[in-house]
Amino acid sequence: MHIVKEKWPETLAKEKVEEEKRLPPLPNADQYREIVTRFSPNPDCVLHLGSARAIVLCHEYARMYNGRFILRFEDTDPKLKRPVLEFYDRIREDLEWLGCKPDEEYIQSDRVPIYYEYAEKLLKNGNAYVCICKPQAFREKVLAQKPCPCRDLPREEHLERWDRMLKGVYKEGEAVIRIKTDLTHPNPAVRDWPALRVIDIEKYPHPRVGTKYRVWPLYNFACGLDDHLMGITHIIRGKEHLTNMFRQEYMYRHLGWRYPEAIHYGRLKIKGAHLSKSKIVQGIREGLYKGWDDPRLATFAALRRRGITPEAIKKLIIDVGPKTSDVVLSWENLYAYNRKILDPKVNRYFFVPNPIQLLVRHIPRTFTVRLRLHPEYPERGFKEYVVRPSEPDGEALFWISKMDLKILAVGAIVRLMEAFNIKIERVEAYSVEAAFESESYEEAKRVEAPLIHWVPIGMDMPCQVVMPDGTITEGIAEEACKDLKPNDMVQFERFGFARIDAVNTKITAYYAHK
RNA sequence: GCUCCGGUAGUAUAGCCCGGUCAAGUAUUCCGGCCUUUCGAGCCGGAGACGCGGGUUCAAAUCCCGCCCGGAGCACCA
Repeated sequence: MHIVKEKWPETLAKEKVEEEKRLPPLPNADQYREIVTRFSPNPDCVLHLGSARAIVLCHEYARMYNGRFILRFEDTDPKLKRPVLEFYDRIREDLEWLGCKPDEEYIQSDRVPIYYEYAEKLLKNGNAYVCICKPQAFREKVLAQKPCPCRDLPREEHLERWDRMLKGVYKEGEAVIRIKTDLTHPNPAVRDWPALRVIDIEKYPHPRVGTKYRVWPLYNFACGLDDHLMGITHIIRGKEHLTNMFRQEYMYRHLGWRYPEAIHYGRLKIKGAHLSKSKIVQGIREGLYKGWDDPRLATFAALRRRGITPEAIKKLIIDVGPKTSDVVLSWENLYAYNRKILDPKVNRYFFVPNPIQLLVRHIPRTFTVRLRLHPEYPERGFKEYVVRPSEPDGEALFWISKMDLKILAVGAIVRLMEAFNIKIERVEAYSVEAAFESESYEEAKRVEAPLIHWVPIGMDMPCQVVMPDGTITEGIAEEACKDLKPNDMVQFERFGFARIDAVNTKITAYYAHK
């Protein structure tokens, strides 16, 4: 070894184990005393894979720099994107499950007075104004790069109007506070953007604070203020927010603040999954999906039920990184990570989907078959099944899967895993007959006999597996499965990984992947 | 339409800022082999990509221009 080290050090270097993929460094991280990131969902739906990018990136960066990760509920629209009480908790649970527990939490509907305070300040400084133009009229003006009639009114007038907003003199749609920007900005969408508006609070009470406030801040106002007020150093969000950054920068200038570093990553989609909140909500309402954890959904709840581990999701997101281009993930990527995590950890069982009966004759003796829970970890123990052939023909009955019918031609030799080899004599749609052929594995190997799994009839229990497309695969599991508990993960050999959902006289499992 | 982004194998990603060591690395996928009583894991081998066209240069995935394609924003939503 010494000699190798001296003479060919480079050959040793090459053997270095592949290192974990890491996130690229955060821009200007050294300019901040502490890195602070935030995840800011609207609690109007459960979280899904599409949110994973924001969550994992924010959390991971905070950890990487020993910083803080903040959860901020952005629930300032009681009308169009109405928050729903149950989702606050569901989001907290999802975050915890993902291993991205926030260090701090804020709810914007608790912070309305703060927003009012800054609204007034901006009004007083002449950096904002109360606009009572009809939306259409305002749009025409701003498109022509002209100020609307309200913009240049004296500050006192705006303060009075603000008071009228608060008192409910102005009804919904009649007044809005705008932040002054550059009316000649090339993008009309950033010109004098709206910051707060009046909501008909009798009609649309807020689920948390009811009718307490009739003036609610809009996204750019609340978010812009909070990012500074909470000391966020790095904003990591989807690129749909890019123009919002330009809008908010005007407000930061008015307030004399420095805008945080911002990373706008691209959209994340996964092939074949609906990642739109509205589609998910609609599907639930119409009864198309059975719940938030319907296996057809890519919600965290559904992934959890299927046995996709949070670690796999994290790895996937870190692997994708924070780049600005959109990505269309394939499930295989996620499955591959999950499989690597699960394979060594979970025990293995025989599950026979779509069972058919197998009769084996001429079994010469009683076999005691021991099936290890995991072939690489014998210390975990084993299950034992006694195959006792009946007199006088040495017959025994097994369940085998219809899926193996394709390799069961008359005359073929197959091996019942861990037991013995048989020769197929008759094949029908729902039953197969065979004769004992030989015992040793070496013999099976010599004739290249396929290995199939089996369950002895009588030492079985019914089992149904809910597949990712929502269909159910009925089958029979080996008796040892009765000791499984909900949430256990298993590998059903030659079938796939699954999460045990319920165990009674029958097992229900959710399929994860192959 | 306007204002912005982006385009490396089936998928995802590294490299692009600061041209050469990139006849392009990694993971996954697929195919073969070994091993193993799974169609799993592991090990070995193989397949597979710089959107297109020009230009600059001794040299371009990397710089410049044009085109094509994809995406986002253009709400009194977040």
